[in-house]
Amino acid sequence: MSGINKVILVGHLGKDPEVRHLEGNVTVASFPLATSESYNKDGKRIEQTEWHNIVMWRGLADIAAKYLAKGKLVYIEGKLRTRSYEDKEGHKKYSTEIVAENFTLLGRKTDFEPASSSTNQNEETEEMPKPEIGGKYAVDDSENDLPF
Amino acid sequence: MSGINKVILVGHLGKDPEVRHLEGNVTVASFPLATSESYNKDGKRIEQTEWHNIVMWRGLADIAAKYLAKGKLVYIEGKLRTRSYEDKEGHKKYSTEIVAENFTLLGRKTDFEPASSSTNQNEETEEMPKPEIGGKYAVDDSENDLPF
Amino acid sequence: MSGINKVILVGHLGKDPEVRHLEGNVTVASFPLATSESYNKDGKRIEQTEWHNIVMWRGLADIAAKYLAKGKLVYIEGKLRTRSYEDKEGHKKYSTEIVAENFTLLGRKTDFEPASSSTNQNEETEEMPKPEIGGKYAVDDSENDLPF
Amino acid sequence: MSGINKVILVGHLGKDPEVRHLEGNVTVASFPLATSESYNKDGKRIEQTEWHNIVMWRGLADIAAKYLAKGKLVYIEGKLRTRSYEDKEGHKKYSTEIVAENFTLLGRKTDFEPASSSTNQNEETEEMPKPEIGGKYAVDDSENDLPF
DNA sequence: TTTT
DNA sequence: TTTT
Repeated sequence: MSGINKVILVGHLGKDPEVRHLEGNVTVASFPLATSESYNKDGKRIEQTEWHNIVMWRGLADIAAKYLAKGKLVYIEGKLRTRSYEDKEGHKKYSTEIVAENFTLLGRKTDFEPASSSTNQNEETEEMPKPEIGGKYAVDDSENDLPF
Repeated sequence: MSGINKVILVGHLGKDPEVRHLEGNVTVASFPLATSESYNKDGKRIEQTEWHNIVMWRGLADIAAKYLAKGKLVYIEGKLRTRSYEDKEGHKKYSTEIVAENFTLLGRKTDFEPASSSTNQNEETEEMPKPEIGGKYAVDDSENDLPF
Repeated sequence: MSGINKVILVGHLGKDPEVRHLEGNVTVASFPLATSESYNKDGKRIEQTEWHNIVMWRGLADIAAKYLAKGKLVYIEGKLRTRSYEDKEGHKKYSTEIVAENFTLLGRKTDFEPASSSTNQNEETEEMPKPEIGGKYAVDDSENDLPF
Repeated sequence: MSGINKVILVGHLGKDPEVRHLEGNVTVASFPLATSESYNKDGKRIEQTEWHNIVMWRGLADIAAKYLAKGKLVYIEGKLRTRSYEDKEGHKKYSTEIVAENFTLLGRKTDFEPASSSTNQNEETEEMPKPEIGGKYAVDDSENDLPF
Protein backbone atom coordinates (compact mmCIF):
# COMPACT_ATOMS: atom_id res chain seq x y z
CA MET A 1 0.00 0.00 0.00
CA SER A 2 0.88 3.65 0.08
CA GLY A 3 3.47 3.80 -2.57
CA ILE A 4 4.69 5.75 -5.53
CA ASN A 5 7.51 4.33 -7.60
CA LYS A 6 8.13 6.54 -10.59
CA VAL A 7 11.09 7.07 -12.88
CA ILE A 8 11.41 9.74 -15.56
CA LEU A 9 14.29 9.51 -17.99
CA VAL A 10 15.39 11.35 -21.11
CA GLY A 11 18.34 9.75 -22.85
CA HIS A 12 19.74 7.89 -25.82
CA LEU A 13 19.53 4.18 -26.50
CA GLY A 14 22.91 2.51 -26.28
CA LYS A 15 21.80 -0.41 -28.45
CA ASP A 16 18.86 -1.53 -30.50
CA PRO A 17 16.11 -3.06 -28.38
CA GLU A 18 16.57 -6.77 -27.83
CA VAL A 19 13.23 -8.44 -28.40
CA ARG A 20 12.19 -11.81 -27.00
CA HIS A 21 8.94 -13.68 -27.36
CA LEU A 22 7.83 -15.62 -24.31
CA GLU A 23 5.19 -18.31 -24.07
CA GLY A 24 1.68 -16.95 -24.31
CA ASN A 25 2.57 -14.56 -27.10
CA VAL A 26 4.18 -12.13 -24.68
CA THR A 27 6.81 -9.81 -26.09
CA VAL A 28 9.60 -8.33 -24.01
CA ALA A 29 11.97 -5.66 -25.26
CA SER A 30 15.01 -4.46 -23.38
CA PHE A 31 17.82 -2.02 -24.03
CA PRO A 32 20.33 0.18 -22.24
CA LEU A 33 19.59 3.89 -22.00
CA ALA A 34 22.22 6.54 -21.30
CA THR A 35 21.44 9.69 -19.35
CA SER A 36 24.37 12.05 -19.20
CA GLU A 37 24.91 15.08 -17.11
CA SER A 38 27.86 17.42 -17.00
CA TYR A 39 29.15 19.60 -14.22
CA ASN A 40 32.23 21.56 -13.29
CA LYS A 41 34.74 20.10 -10.89
CA ASP A 42 37.92 21.97 -10.07
CA GLY A 43 37.44 24.08 -13.15
CA LYS A 44 37.16 21.12 -15.46
CA ARG A 45 34.06 20.01 -17.25
CA ILE A 46 33.11 16.51 -16.23
CA GLU A 47 30.56 14.47 -18.10
CA GLN A 48 29.02 11.61 -16.23
CA THR A 49 26.91 9.02 -17.95
CA GLU A 50 24.50 6.78 -16.16
CA TRP A 51 23.28 3.58 -17.82
CA HIS A 52 19.80 2.25 -17.20
CA ASN A 53 18.34 -1.15 -18.06
CA ILE A 54 15.00 -0.51 -19.69
CA VAL A 55 12.39 -3.25 -20.03
CA MET A 56 9.15 -3.03 -21.96
CA TRP A 57 6.39 -5.62 -21.96
CA ARG A 58 3.69 -6.76 -24.37
CA GLY A 59 2.24 -4.08 -26.63
CA LEU A 60 4.74 -1.49 -25.54
CA ALA A 61 7.54 -3.90 -26.42
CA ASP A 62 6.06 -4.36 -29.89
CA ILE A 63 6.03 -0.63 -30.46
CA ALA A 64 9.55 -0.28 -29.09
CA ALA A 65 10.73 -2.95 -31.51
CA LYS A 66 9.39 -0.90 -34.40
CA TYR A 67 10.34 2.61 -33.48
CA LEU A 68 13.25 2.59 -31.10
CA ALA A 69 16.84 2.02 -32.16
CA LYS A 70 20.37 2.67 -31.07
CA GLY A 71 21.10 6.36 -30.70
CA LYS A 72 17.50 7.61 -30.55
CA LEU A 73 16.54 10.19 -27.96
CA VAL A 74 13.54 9.16 -25.91
CA TYR A 75 11.49 10.23 -22.88
CA ILE A 76 10.56 7.24 -20.73
CA GLU A 77 8.27 6.90 -17.74
CA GLY A 78 8.31 3.75 -15.69
CA LYS A 79 9.00 2.19 -12.35
CA LEU A 80 11.96 0.62 -10.61
CA ARG A 81 12.15 -3.13 -10.13
CA THR A 82 15.05 -5.02 -8.64
CA ARG A 83 15.35 -8.69 -9.50
CA SER A 84 17.66 -11.18 -7.87
CA TYR A 85 19.09 -14.13 -9.71
CA GLU A 86 22.03 -16.49 -9.60
CA ASP A 87 24.75 -16.20 -12.19
CA LYS A 88 26.35 -19.24 -13.82
CA GLU A 89 28.68 -19.73 -10.89
CA GLY A 90 25.79 -19.72 -8.49
CA HIS A 91 26.43 -16.31 -7.01
CA LYS A 92 23.44 -14.23 -6.06
CA LYS A 93 23.20 -11.06 -8.07
CA TYR A 94 20.82 -8.15 -8.20
CA SER A 95 19.70 -6.27 -11.25
CA THR A 96 17.72 -3.07 -11.11
CA GLU A 97 15.60 -2.32 -14.16
CA ILE A 98 13.19 0.37 -15.23
CA VAL A 99 9.94 -1.22 -16.34
CA ALA A 100 8.67 1.33 -18.82
CA GLU A 101 5.03 2.38 -18.78
CA ASN A 102 5.11 4.77 -21.71
CA PHE A 103 7.58 6.58 -23.90
CA THR A 104 7.75 9.55 -26.23
CA LEU A 105 10.24 9.99 -29.03
CA LEU A 106 12.14 13.24 -28.90
CA GLY A 107 14.71 14.75 -31.20
CA ARG A 108 15.09 15.50 -34.83
CA LYS A 109 12.76 14.53 -37.54
CA THR A 110 15.12 12.02 -39.08
CA ASP A 111 14.90 10.16 -35.82
CA PHE A 112 11.29 9.40 -36.46
CA GLU A 113 11.67 7.03 -39.34
CA PRO A 114 10.87 3.44 -38.52
CA ALA A 115 13.98 1.75 -37.23
CA SER A 116 15.66 -0.53 -39.73
CA SER A 117 18.37 -2.08 -37.65
CA SER A 118 19.01 -5.79 -37.77
CA THR A 119 17.16 -6.23 -34.53
CA ASN A 120 13.84 -4.97 -35.60
CA GLN A 121 13.67 -5.12 -39.34
CA ASN A 122 10.78 -7.17 -40.55
CA GLU A 123 8.21 -7.34 -43.26
CA GLU A 124 5.40 -5.84 -41.29
CA THR A 125 6.95 -2.44 -41.31
CA GLU A 126 4.74 -1.21 -44.08
CA GLU A 127 1.64 -2.13 -42.18
CA MET A 128 2.77 0.01 -39.30
CA PRO A 129 1.71 3.62 -39.34
CA LYS A 130 4.42 6.21 -39.13
CA PRO A 131 5.09 7.04 -35.54
CA GLU A 132 3.72 10.39 -34.64
CA ILE A 133 6.60 12.68 -34.02
CA GLY A 134 6.59 13.11 -30.33
CA GLY A 135 3.62 10.82 -30.03
CA LYS A 136 3.20 9.15 -26.70
CA TYR A 137 3.18 5.40 -26.73
CA ALA A 138 1.44 3.56 -23.96
CA VAL A 139 -0.33 0.26 -23.78
CA ASP A 140 -2.89 -0.94 -21.35
CA ASP A 141 -1.47 -4.11 -19.91
CA SER A 142 -4.66 -5.14 -18.18
CA GLU A 143 -2.72 -4.71 -15.04
CA ASN A 144 -4.64 -1.69 -13.98
CA ASP A 145 -5.03 -1.62 -10.26
CA LEU A 146 -8.72 -1.07 -10.38
CA PRO A 147 -10.85 -2.02 -7.47
CA PHE A 148 -13.29 -3.93 -9.66
CA MET B 1 4.70 16.34 -31.60
CA SER B 2 7.46 16.45 -29.08
CA GLY B 3 5.72 17.22 -25.89
CA ILE B 4 5.53 16.21 -22.26
CA ASN B 5 2.91 17.81 -20.06
CA LYS B 6 2.98 16.23 -16.63
CA VAL B 7 1.83 17.34 -13.22
CA ILE B 8 2.50 15.57 -9.92
CA LEU B 9 0.66 16.73 -6.84
CA VAL B 10 0.33 15.57 -3.26
CA GLY B 11 -2.28 17.46 -1.30
CA HIS B 12 -5.61 17.50 0.49
CA LEU B 13 -9.03 17.86 -1.08
CA GLY B 14 -10.63 21.17 -0.20
CA LYS B 15 -14.13 19.81 -0.89
CA ASP B 16 -15.87 16.61 -1.76
CA PRO B 17 -15.68 15.83 -5.46
CA GLU B 18 -18.49 17.39 -7.46
CA VAL B 19 -19.80 14.76 -9.83
CA ARG B 20 -21.69 15.46 -13.04
CA HIS B 21 -23.08 13.07 -15.61
CA LEU B 22 -22.86 14.20 -19.19
CA GLU B 23 -24.65 12.83 -22.19
CA GLY B 24 -23.29 9.49 -23.35
CA ASN B 25 -22.98 8.20 -19.82
CA VAL B 26 -19.81 10.18 -19.23
CA THR B 27 -18.95 11.05 -15.65
CA VAL B 28 -16.88 14.06 -14.67
CA ALA B 29 -15.64 14.71 -11.16
CA SER B 30 -13.94 17.89 -10.06
CA PHE B 31 -12.60 19.27 -6.82
CA PRO B 32 -10.06 21.72 -5.45
CA LEU B 33 -6.78 20.34 -4.11
CA ALA B 34 -4.48 22.24 -1.76
CA THR B 35 -0.74 21.83 -1.82
CA SER B 36 1.01 23.77 0.89
CA GLU B 37 4.62 24.56 1.39
CA SER B 38 6.29 26.45 4.16
CA TYR B 39 9.46 28.46 4.19
CA ASN B 40 11.27 31.02 6.30
CA LYS B 41 11.09 34.67 5.40
CA ASP B 42 12.73 37.27 7.59
CA GLY B 43 12.86 34.79 10.41
CA LYS B 44 9.16 34.06 10.23
CA ARG B 45 7.62 30.83 9.13
CA ILE B 46 5.39 31.39 6.15
CA GLU B 47 2.95 28.81 4.91
CA GLN B 48 1.77 29.22 1.37
CA THR B 49 -1.10 27.21 -0.01
CA GLU B 50 -1.70 26.72 -3.68
CA TRP B 51 -5.11 25.61 -4.90
CA HIS B 52 -5.49 23.41 -7.97
CA ASN B 53 -8.62 22.60 -9.96
CA ILE B 54 -8.63 18.85 -10.45
CA VAL B 55 -10.79 17.19 -13.10
CA MET B 56 -11.33 13.47 -13.55
CA TRP B 57 -13.17 11.82 -16.43
CA ARG B 58 -15.14 8.63 -16.95
CA GLY B 59 -14.03 5.62 -14.92
CA LEU B 60 -11.57 7.62 -12.90
CA ALA B 61 -14.36 10.03 -11.98
CA ASP B 62 -16.49 7.12 -10.79
CA ILE B 63 -13.71 5.90 -8.54
CA ALA B 64 -13.07 9.41 -7.26
CA ALA B 65 -16.74 9.74 -6.38
CA LYS B 66 -16.48 6.64 -4.21
CA TYR B 67 -13.19 7.08 -2.46
CA LEU B 68 -12.22 10.72 -2.39
CA ALA B 69 -13.65 13.23 0.02
CA LYS B 70 -12.88 16.55 1.61
CA GLY B 71 -9.71 16.44 3.65
CA LYS B 72 -8.20 13.27 2.19
CA LEU B 73 -4.54 13.23 1.26
CA VAL B 74 -3.95 12.09 -2.29
CA TYR B 75 -1.17 11.73 -4.86
CA ILE B 76 -2.34 12.81 -8.32
CA GLU B 77 -0.72 12.57 -11.71
CA GLY B 78 -2.17 14.42 -14.63
CA LYS B 79 -1.66 17.09 -17.23
CA LEU B 80 -2.32 20.79 -17.49
CA ARG B 81 -5.15 22.12 -19.61
CA THR B 82 -6.19 25.73 -19.91
CA ARG B 83 -9.73 26.43 -21.06
CA SER B 84 -11.11 29.78 -22.08
CA TYR B 85 -14.74 30.70 -21.55
CA GLU B 86 -16.96 33.72 -21.16
CA ASP B 87 -18.44 34.52 -17.80
CA LYS B 88 -22.03 35.70 -17.37
CA GLU B 89 -21.08 39.27 -18.20
CA GLY B 90 -19.41 38.14 -21.39
CA HIS B 91 -15.85 38.65 -20.25
CA LYS B 92 -13.28 36.20 -21.51
CA LYS B 93 -11.74 34.18 -18.72
CA TYR B 94 -9.15 31.46 -18.50
CA SER B 95 -9.17 28.48 -16.22
CA THR B 96 -6.25 26.15 -15.80
CA GLU B 97 -7.09 22.66 -14.63
CA ILE B 98 -5.22 19.47 -13.92
CA VAL B 99 -6.79 16.62 -15.85
CA ALA B 100 -5.94 13.65 -13.65
CA GLU B 101 -4.67 10.44 -15.17
CA ASN B 102 -4.32 8.41 -12.00
CA PHE B 103 -4.31 8.87 -8.26
CA THR B 104 -3.18 7.08 -5.13
CA LEU B 105 -4.64 7.56 -1.68
CA LEU B 106 -2.08 8.41 0.96
CA GLY B 107 -2.36 8.89 4.68
CA ARG B 108 -3.67 6.94 7.60
CA LYS B 109 -5.63 3.82 7.37
CA THR B 110 -8.85 5.40 8.57
CA ASP B 111 -8.72 7.57 5.50
CA PHE B 112 -9.37 4.58 3.34
CA GLU B 113 -12.97 3.95 4.23
CA PRO B 114 -15.40 4.66 1.44
CA ALA B 115 -16.40 8.29 1.53
CA SER B 116 -19.88 8.91 2.85
CA SER B 117 -20.32 12.60 2.27
CA SER B 118 -23.47 13.94 0.73
CA THR B 119 -21.78 14.30 -2.59
CA ASN B 120 -20.87 10.74 -3.14
CA GLN B 121 -23.14 8.65 -1.00
CA ASN B 122 -25.14 6.19 -2.99
CA GLU B 123 -26.52 2.70 -2.88
CA GLU B 124 -23.79 1.07 -4.84
CA THR B 125 -21.29 1.54 -2.10
CA GLU B 126 -21.62 -1.98 -0.89
CA GLU B 127 -20.88 -3.36 -4.30
CA MET B 128 -17.62 -1.51 -4.34
CA PRO B 129 -14.59 -3.29 -2.98
CA LYS B 130 -12.62 -1.58 -0.27
CA PRO B 131 -10.00 0.62 -1.78
CA GLU B 132 -6.56 -0.77 -1.38
CA ILE B 133 -4.62 1.40 0.97
CA GLY B 134 -2.33 3.24 -1.30
CA GLY B 135 -3.79 1.45 -4.28
CA LYS B 136 -3.26 3.21 -7.56
CA TYR B 137 -6.37 4.06 -9.47
CA ALA B 138 -6.14 4.51 -13.18
CA VAL B 139 -8.56 3.94 -15.98
CA ASP B 140 -7.90 3.36 -19.62
CA ASP B 141 -9.83 6.02 -21.44
CA SER B 142 -9.40 4.41 -24.83
CA GLU B 143 -7.51 7.49 -25.74
CA ASN B 144 -4.24 5.71 -25.95
CA ASP B 145 -2.08 7.24 -28.59
CA LEU B 146 -1.25 3.95 -30.18
CA PRO B 147 -0.14 3.81 -33.75
CA PHE B 148 -2.61 1.07 -34.58
CA MET C 1 1.94 21.54 4.96
CA SER C 2 2.19 18.14 3.37
CA GLY C 3 2.39 19.14 -0.19
CA ILE C 4 4.02 18.35 -3.48
CA ASN C 5 3.46 20.71 -6.39
CA LYS C 6 5.54 19.61 -9.33
CA VAL C 7 5.32 20.19 -13.06
CA ILE C 8 7.43 18.51 -15.72
CA LEU C 9 7.25 19.86 -19.26
CA VAL C 10 9.04 19.21 -22.52
CA GLY C 11 8.14 21.65 -25.25
CA HIS C 12 9.13 24.48 -27.54
CA LEU C 13 9.27 28.16 -26.70
CA GLY C 14 6.62 30.13 -28.54
CA LYS C 15 8.56 33.38 -28.17
CA ASP C 16 11.88 34.66 -26.95
CA PRO C 17 11.95 35.10 -23.19
CA GLU C 18 10.74 38.50 -22.06
CA VAL C 19 13.16 39.78 -19.46
CA ARG C 20 12.38 42.39 -16.84
CA HIS C 21 14.56 43.81 -14.11
CA LEU C 22 12.82 44.58 -10.85
CA GLU C 23 14.06 46.67 -7.98
CA GLY C 24 16.77 45.00 -5.97
CA ASN C 25 18.52 43.70 -9.04
CA VAL C 26 15.99 40.90 -9.45
CA THR C 27 15.57 39.48 -12.94
CA VAL C 28 12.37 37.85 -14.15
CA ALA C 29 12.07 36.04 -17.45
CA SER C 30 8.82 34.75 -18.88
CA PHE C 31 7.76 33.05 -22.07
CA PRO C 32 5.08 30.78 -23.47
CA LEU C 33 5.90 27.09 -23.90
CA ALA C 34 4.00 24.74 -26.18
CA THR C 35 3.51 21.08 -25.38
CA SER C 36 1.77 19.21 -28.15
CA GLU C 37 0.29 15.78 -28.19
CA SER C 38 -1.43 13.96 -30.97
CA TYR C 39 -4.04 11.24 -30.88
CA ASN C 40 -6.50 9.54 -33.16
CA LYS C 41 -10.13 10.53 -33.08
CA ASP C 42 -12.59 8.95 -35.47
CA GLY C 43 -9.73 7.82 -37.63
CA LYS C 44 -8.28 11.28 -37.94
CA ARG C 45 -5.04 12.44 -36.44
CA ILE C 46 -5.64 15.32 -34.07
CA GLU C 47 -2.84 17.47 -32.74
CA GLN C 48 -3.57 19.38 -29.62
CA THR C 49 -1.26 22.06 -28.33
CA GLU C 50 -1.27 23.29 -24.79
CA TRP C 51 0.32 26.64 -23.96
CA HIS C 52 2.01 27.23 -20.63
CA ASN C 53 3.15 30.51 -19.06
CA ILE C 54 6.68 29.93 -17.80
CA VAL C 55 8.28 32.26 -15.28
CA MET C 56 11.90 32.17 -14.17
CA TRP C 57 13.40 34.25 -11.36
CA ARG C 58 16.81 35.66 -10.53
CA GLY C 59 19.80 33.63 -11.65
CA LEU C 60 17.68 31.20 -13.59
CA ALA C 61 16.14 34.12 -15.46
CA ASP C 62 19.59 35.38 -16.36
CA ILE C 63 20.54 32.03 -17.81
CA ALA C 64 17.24 31.78 -19.65
CA ALA C 65 17.86 35.19 -21.19
CA LYS C 66 21.13 33.95 -22.61
CA TYR C 67 20.31 30.49 -23.79
CA LEU C 68 16.61 30.19 -24.46
CA ALA C 69 14.93 31.53 -27.56
CA LYS C 70 11.84 31.08 -29.65
CA GLY C 71 11.61 27.60 -31.07
CA LYS C 72 14.05 25.86 -28.73
CA LEU C 73 13.16 22.51 -27.21
CA VAL C 74 13.51 22.46 -23.45
CA TYR C 75 12.80 20.26 -20.43
CA ILE C 76 11.45 22.31 -17.53
CA GLU C 77 10.72 21.43 -13.93
CA GLY C 78 8.77 23.78 -11.75
CA LYS C 79 5.66 24.36 -9.73
CA LEU C 80 2.20 25.72 -10.36
CA ARG C 81 1.21 29.14 -9.10
CA THR C 82 -2.09 30.88 -9.73
CA ARG C 83 -2.15 34.64 -9.39
CA SER C 84 -5.23 36.80 -9.32
CA TYR C 85 -5.23 40.34 -10.62
CA GLU C 86 -7.59 42.95 -11.98
CA ASP C 87 -7.49 43.82 -15.64
CA LYS C 88 -7.75 47.39 -16.90
CA GLU C 89 -11.54 47.29 -16.67
CA GLY C 90 -11.34 46.18 -13.07
CA HIS C 91 -12.41 42.61 -13.68
CA LYS C 92 -10.82 39.95 -11.52
CA LYS C 93 -8.77 37.52 -13.54
CA TYR C 94 -6.68 34.48 -12.75
CA SER C 95 -3.45 33.47 -14.35
CA THR C 96 -1.78 30.14 -13.78
CA GLU C 97 1.96 30.04 -14.32
CA ILE C 98 4.73 27.51 -14.01
CA VAL C 99 7.48 28.90 -11.83
CA ALA C 100 10.51 27.06 -13.20
CA GLU C 101 13.06 25.56 -10.82
CA ASN C 102 15.47 24.20 -13.39
CA PHE C 103 15.66 23.47 -17.09
CA THR C 104 17.66 21.39 -19.53
CA LEU C 105 18.11 22.16 -23.19
CA LEU C 106 17.17 19.31 -25.49
CA GLY C 107 17.33 18.94 -29.22
CA ARG C 108 19.86 19.29 -31.95
CA LYS C 109 23.28 20.72 -31.64
CA THR C 110 22.45 23.85 -33.57
CA ASP C 111 19.97 24.64 -30.85
CA PHE C 112 22.77 25.07 -28.39
CA GLU C 113 24.29 28.20 -29.72
CA PRO C 114 23.75 31.24 -27.56
CA ALA C 115 20.50 32.87 -28.51
CA SER C 116 20.88 35.99 -30.63
CA SER C 117 17.33 37.16 -30.95
CA SER C 118 16.43 40.78 -30.42
CA THR C 119 15.24 40.05 -26.93
CA ASN C 120 18.41 38.72 -25.53
CA GLN C 121 21.21 39.92 -27.72
CA ASN C 122 23.80 41.80 -25.77
CA GLU C 123 27.48 42.38 -25.49
CA GLU C 124 28.08 40.04 -22.66
CA THR C 125 27.51 37.01 -24.80
CA GLU C 126 31.19 36.36 -25.23
CA GLU C 127 31.74 36.35 -21.51
CA MET C 128 29.19 33.63 -21.12
CA PRO C 129 30.44 30.10 -21.41
CA LYS C 130 28.83 27.91 -24.04
CA PRO C 131 25.86 26.16 -22.58
CA GLU C 132 26.58 22.52 -22.01
CA ILE C 133 24.50 20.58 -24.42
CA GLY C 134 21.87 19.08 -22.26
CA GLY C 135 23.38 20.77 -19.24
CA LYS C 136 21.00 21.29 -16.38
CA TYR C 137 20.55 24.84 -15.24
CA ALA C 138 19.43 25.49 -11.72
CA VAL C 139 20.01 28.30 -9.33
CA ASP C 140 19.75 28.34 -5.60
CA ASP C 141 17.32 31.10 -4.82
CA SER C 142 18.03 31.13 -1.12
CA GLU C 143 14.48 30.05 -0.74
CA ASN C 144 15.40 26.62 0.44
CA ASP C 145 12.94 25.41 2.97
CA LEU C 146 15.52 24.40 5.46
CA PRO C 147 14.63 24.16 9.09
CA PHE C 148 17.55 26.31 10.15
CA MET D 1 24.53 16.29 -22.77
CA SER D 2 20.84 15.70 -23.18
CA GLY D 3 19.81 13.81 -20.14
CA ILE D 4 17.14 13.62 -17.49
CA ASN D 5 17.50 11.09 -14.69
CA LYS D 6 14.72 11.57 -12.18
CA VAL D 7 13.13 9.33 -9.57
CA ILE D 8 10.04 10.11 -7.52
CA LEU D 9 9.17 7.82 -4.64
CA VAL D 10 6.61 7.80 -1.86
CA GLY D 11 7.16 5.07 0.68
CA HIS D 12 8.08 4.04 4.20
CA LEU D 13 11.56 3.69 5.62
CA GLY D 14 12.44 0.09 6.35
CA LYS D 15 15.09 1.07 8.90
CA ASP D 16 16.46 4.14 10.61
CA PRO D 17 18.94 6.01 8.45
CA GLU D 18 22.49 4.75 8.79
CA VAL D 19 24.74 7.76 9.11
CA ARG D 20 28.44 7.82 8.32
CA HIS D 21 30.92 10.67 8.50
CA LEU D 22 33.56 10.71 5.81
CA GLU D 23 36.77 12.68 5.72
CA GLY D 24 36.25 16.35 5.05
CA ASN D 25 33.26 16.55 7.36
CA VAL D 26 30.99 14.94 4.78
CA THR D 27 27.92 13.16 6.07
CA VAL D 28 26.24 10.30 4.23
CA ALA D 29 22.94 8.80 5.26
CA SER D 30 21.42 5.71 3.72
CA PHE D 31 18.34 3.61 4.32
CA PRO D 32 15.97 1.25 2.56
CA LEU D 33 12.63 2.59 1.39
CA ALA D 34 9.62 0.41 0.58
CA THR D 35 7.12 1.31 -2.10
CA SER D 36 4.24 -1.09 -2.27
CA GLU D 37 1.58 -1.49 -4.87
CA SER D 38 -1.29 -3.90 -4.97
CA TYR D 39 -3.14 -5.37 -7.92
CA ASN D 40 -5.53 -8.16 -8.72
CA LYS D 41 -4.24 -11.36 -10.24
CA ASP D 42 -6.60 -14.26 -10.90
CA GLY D 43 -9.10 -12.74 -8.55
CA LYS D 44 -6.64 -12.49 -5.71
CA ARG D 45 -5.22 -9.33 -4.26
CA ILE D 46 -1.48 -9.28 -4.60
CA GLU D 47 0.69 -6.80 -2.78
CA GLN D 48 4.12 -6.27 -4.19
CA THR D 49 6.77 -4.35 -2.33
CA GLU D 50 9.79 -2.87 -3.97
CA TRP D 51 12.82 -1.92 -1.89
CA HIS D 52 15.01 1.02 -2.82
CA ASN D 53 18.44 1.97 -1.52
CA ILE D 54 18.31 5.65 -0.67
CA VAL D 55 21.46 7.70 -0.21
CA MET D 56 21.64 11.29 1.02
CA TRP D 57 24.74 13.46 1.13
CA ARG D 58 25.99 16.36 3.22
CA GLY D 59 23.37 18.74 4.55
CA LEU D 60 20.52 16.59 3.37
CA ALA D 61 22.03 13.65 5.24
CA ASP D 62 22.19 15.73 8.40
CA ILE D 63 18.52 16.59 8.12
CA ALA D 64 17.63 12.99 7.37
CA ALA D 65 19.50 11.88 10.49
CA LYS D 66 17.32 14.17 12.57
CA TYR D 67 13.90 13.71 11.10
CA LEU D 68 13.69 10.39 9.32
CA ALA D 69 13.21 7.10 11.09
CA LYS D 70 11.98 3.59 10.48
CA GLY D 71 8.36 3.54 9.46
CA LYS D 72 8.00 7.16 8.41
CA LEU D 73 6.23 8.00 5.19
CA VAL D 74 8.27 10.22 2.93
CA TYR D 75 8.25 11.71 -0.57
CA ILE D 76 11.71 11.57 -2.15
CA GLU D 77 13.08 13.05 -5.35
CA GLY D 78 16.46 11.98 -6.64
CA LYS D 79 18.38 10.31 -9.39
CA LEU D 80 19.53 6.81 -10.18
CA ARG D 81 23.13 5.81 -9.80
CA THR D 82 24.54 2.34 -10.30
CA ARG D 83 27.84 1.53 -8.63
CA SER D 84 29.97 -1.51 -9.23
CA TYR D 85 32.11 -3.02 -6.54
CA GLU D 86 33.72 -6.30 -5.57
CA ASP D 87 32.36 -8.27 -2.68
CA LYS D 88 34.59 -9.99 -0.13
CA GLU D 89 35.05 -12.98 -2.41
CA GLY D 90 36.14 -10.72 -5.22
CA HIS D 91 32.99 -11.07 -7.30
CA LYS D 92 31.87 -8.04 -9.23
CA LYS D 93 28.53 -6.76 -8.05
CA TYR D 94 26.27 -3.90 -8.99
CA SER D 95 24.21 -1.78 -6.69
CA THR D 96 21.63 0.71 -7.88
CA GLU D 97 20.86 3.53 -5.50
CA ILE D 98 18.65 6.58 -5.49
CA VAL D 99 20.73 9.63 -4.65
CA ALA D 100 18.14 11.88 -3.05
CA GLU D 101 17.96 15.55 -3.95
CA ASN D 102 15.14 16.55 -1.64
CA PHE D 103 12.44 15.00 0.50
CA THR D 104 9.16 15.89 2.13
CA LEU D 105 7.68 14.20 5.17
CA LEU D 106 4.15 12.94 4.65
CA GLY D 107 1.70 11.31 6.98
CA ARG D 108 0.16 12.11 10.29
CA LYS D 109 1.24 14.84 12.57
CA THR D 110 2.70 12.49 15.14
CA ASP D 111 5.16 11.39 12.49
CA PHE D 112 6.77 14.78 12.59
CA GLU D 113 8.42 14.60 15.95
CA PRO D 114 12.20 14.45 15.84
CA ALA D 115 13.30 10.86 15.51
CA SER D 116 14.68 9.35 18.67
CA SER D 117 15.88 5.99 17.50
CA SER D 118 19.28 4.71 18.51
CA THR D 119 20.68 5.66 15.16
CA ASN D 120 20.03 9.31 15.28
CA GLN D 121 19.59 10.28 18.85
CA ASN D 122 22.06 12.89 19.92
CA GLU D 123 22.41 15.97 22.03
CA GLU D 124 21.91 18.43 19.29
CA THR D 125 18.29 17.57 18.98
CA GLU D 126 17.16 20.51 21.01
CA GLU D 127 19.03 22.90 18.80
CA MET D 128 17.13 21.65 15.81
CA PRO D 129 13.87 23.35 14.99
CA LYS D 130 10.78 21.21 14.67
CA PRO D 131 10.43 19.99 11.14
CA GLU D 132 7.64 21.69 9.30
CA ILE D 133 4.92 19.20 8.67
CA GLY D 134 5.25 18.50 5.02
CA GLY D 135 8.17 20.88 4.79
CA LYS D 136 10.46 20.26 1.89
CA TYR D 137 14.04 19.62 2.75
CA ALA D 138 16.67 20.35 0.17
CA VAL D 139 20.24 21.38 0.40
CA ASP D 140 22.39 23.09 -2.14
CA ASP D 141 25.38 20.85 -2.60
CA SER D 142 27.37 23.41 -4.53
CA GLU D 143 27.15 21.00 -7.38
CA ASN D 144 24.91 23.23 -9.40
CA ASP D 145 25.63 22.84 -13.06
CA LEU D 146 25.85 26.52 -13.67
CA PRO D 147 27.77 27.82 -16.60
CA PHE D 148 29.63 30.33 -14.47
C1' DT E 1 2.92 31.90 -30.28
C1' DT E 2 6.26 26.52 -30.84
C1' DT E 3 7.40 22.11 -33.21
C1' DT E 4 6.86 18.11 -36.85
C1' DT F 1 26.92 0.87 -25.11
C1' DT F 2 24.34 6.54 -26.33
C1' DT F 3 24.72 11.58 -27.28
C1' DT F 4 27.17 16.33 -27.84
